[in-house]
Amino acid sequence: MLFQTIQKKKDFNFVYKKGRKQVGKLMVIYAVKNGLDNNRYGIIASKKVGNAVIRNRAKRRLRAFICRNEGVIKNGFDVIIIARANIITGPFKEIENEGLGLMKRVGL
RNA sequence: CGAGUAAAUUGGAUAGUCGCGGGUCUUUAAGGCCUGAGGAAAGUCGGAGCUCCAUAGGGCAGGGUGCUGGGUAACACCCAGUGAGGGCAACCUCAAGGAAAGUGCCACAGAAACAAACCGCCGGCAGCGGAGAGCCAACUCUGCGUUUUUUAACGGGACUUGACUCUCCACUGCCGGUAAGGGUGGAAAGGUGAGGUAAGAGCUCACCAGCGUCCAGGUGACUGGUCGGCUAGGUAAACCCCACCUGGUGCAAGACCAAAUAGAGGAGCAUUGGAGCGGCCCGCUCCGCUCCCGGGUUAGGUCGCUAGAGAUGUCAGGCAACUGGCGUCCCAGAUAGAUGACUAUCUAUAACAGAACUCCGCUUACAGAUUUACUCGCGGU
RNA sequence: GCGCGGUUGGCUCAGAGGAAGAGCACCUCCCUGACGCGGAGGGGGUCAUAGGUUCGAAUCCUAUACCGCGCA
Repeated sequence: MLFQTIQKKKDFNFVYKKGRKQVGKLMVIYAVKNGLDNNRYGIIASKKVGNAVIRNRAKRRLRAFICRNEGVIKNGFDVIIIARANIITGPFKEIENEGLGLMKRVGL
């Protein structure tokens, strides 16, 4: 993995409580400062998104989005990205545009 | 050519750049090479391997299966057949043992739902009524005969009334026969026809259906024939009977390593006890057990974890499912869970869908494309 | 991953082979100056879906869909 991931339920709950939230058409982003040098990411695709194939594909597209844009994003944050149902349809550039826009508004 | 039936295959491809899981190599944090989801990976419906509980034991209960023969590690699966139903046919579908072992249920309707008489039909007895006939008595009439007593007597005839007897008809009541017909119902006591009868009836006969005996064929389900007695309602996906099978637990099973901690507290029970043991009993093994109070863990690691009832080619056996021999090959192993992004070309830029211990089946989902065999119809030669 | 359970009116639930019920909610009328309470009456159901067994299925059997629970 090129980026670190959030795994503990405690950390997720901390981000949900303390983080800033932005809602888009394709995804929802939470972010909060974690006191570390690098970023940690959590990617979530719930059962509402679709079956296992669609959930896997959503997670892959979001991972690809993070890898391609890691240089642009500020360091020192815990970020959670939640996929929404229509992230599967549509070209990848839409994800990049909306993702970067939401990141800016969250404070990265 | 059209319509259809059965089966099989495929499930986007190629190239480039940047990335991801696993293995391996080189050298020291990077690079090279190889490899990386499915026919259903799904549902978790059936079975098995493997794990621990006893080396998984006995009996009862419970559960499962249910035409026959075979295949298989096993199955509720598969193959071949039998029977029943559907289709012109190719072919398809079927939980398809037993209702003459016992019990239950069959609402409403109907007389009656395991056994019948409501209407009807027939016979007998009794009563009442009507019609006809016979006979007797009485009354009336007489145009007939005889006598002479002649407005009569006797005889004959006719009519009316009454009693009795017989026959027939109708009604009522009682007793009995009847299962043909009516009506009810999903289902009503084998069906159709003929004879027969008081009326009817397997009462008798023929054919059909069903039951049983015997014979023949088949391993068998069963089929064909023969003879017999003429009859047995349905429901077992109701209890049940019969035959066969069946211990529980599930990789969060289980094993090892590391780390941490505190039980030296209180109460109760105890060998005729408690635990393993899960419905019960037996049997086996172990010796403390239960509750309260207090403490620890909740992001530990490794193995199990992929070479297997494996794939593929060929030969042999078998109708087939399948089995055996020989050769070749190694084909995911993650642990929040690996396949994505971009570009180009082909056609209309694809369906259902993502391994989590493994395997065999079943079931369910599935755009499009291709192939094989067969059936029916039309046309041509 | 493995093992279980459920689906009946708008809601919560009974009914376990003879065809659909209760409470709350809803509607109408009475009561009240009005609202509430109270009283009387009423409407509303492909019993999750599809097949099968049966004369007859919400009920029995099979499959499917959806919802939920437990196990380190």
